[in-house]
Amino acid sequence: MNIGDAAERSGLPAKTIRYYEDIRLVKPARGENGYRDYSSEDVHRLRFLQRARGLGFSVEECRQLLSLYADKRRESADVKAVAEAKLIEIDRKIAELVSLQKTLRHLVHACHGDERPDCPILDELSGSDPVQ
Amino acid sequence: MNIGDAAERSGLPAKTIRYYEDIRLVKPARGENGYRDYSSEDVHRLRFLQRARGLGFSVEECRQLLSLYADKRRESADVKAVAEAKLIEIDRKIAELVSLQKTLRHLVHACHGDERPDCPILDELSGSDPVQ
DNA sequence: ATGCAGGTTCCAGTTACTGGAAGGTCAAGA
DNA sequence: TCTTGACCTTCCAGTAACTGGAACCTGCAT
Repeated sequence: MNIGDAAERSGLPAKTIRYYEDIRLVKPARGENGYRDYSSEDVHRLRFLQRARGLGFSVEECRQLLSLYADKRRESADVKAVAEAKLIEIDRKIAELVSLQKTLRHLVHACHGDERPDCPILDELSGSDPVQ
Repeated sequence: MNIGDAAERSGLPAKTIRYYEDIRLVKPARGENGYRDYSSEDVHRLRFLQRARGLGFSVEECRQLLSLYADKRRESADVKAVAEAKLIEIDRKIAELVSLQKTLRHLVHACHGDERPDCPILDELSGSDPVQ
């Protein structure tokens, strides 16, 4: 199967699939013409990657998950550890964003947003006493 | 004032301050010896940048905010628009992360995490029927 | 024969820094 | 005076994960 079809079936852009080959996440066969030739195994792998990336795993984590997936003697504890670490990371990011959201929401509320120049948002950024 | 002091007072690493000069966010004077010489104006600008970046504004948005800040005839509506756009972006990111969090939490719960190889997390990634 | 879709490689750009090498400057102490 | 160490300079490369584009090749249909 050519890269275009693999792209369609995996939900990944062809560019990304080529990139994944560059960094050795997949290694499709090559036809006589030099075209990449994807097996359904390859496509399965690509779909795995697409889902794992979509769940927020980094490419290196995906590599790790793929190797666990391939290892028939893996321990589910190892997979769970990876997922738990990612979950903690996501929790942390959410907390951080929520804190920013709060501050920003506050500032946006405080700004009248009209044609006048005075603005609590700029005041805050420039280090005046914070808006209450 | 040398870059080390400017760094300390602004809360930004010296490396970052040099980078901000590269991309023309600040333009300190230079001493005879070639050292950068920061005025309190410059440091104020750096603190502004430090705070704005901390609030999640991109460097380009910071540039825009700085130019609004410098413009005495600005309209606060313009500032508010930038902040509101950022807020929407943050809202969106949070929603996305919360959705990931939910899925991942679900999967982590479903995985017994012991020495056995079977694992609902890998099942999900590999495209089996989702865990219920 | 020709056109076009789709394949190939390779290089550069994105964001916002960060690390490191090689070397210049300054102030203090022996 | 010399040296040492902290601090400064520039420049180059690397990070994460692609993405865009150029230049070129292949396959298929008209």
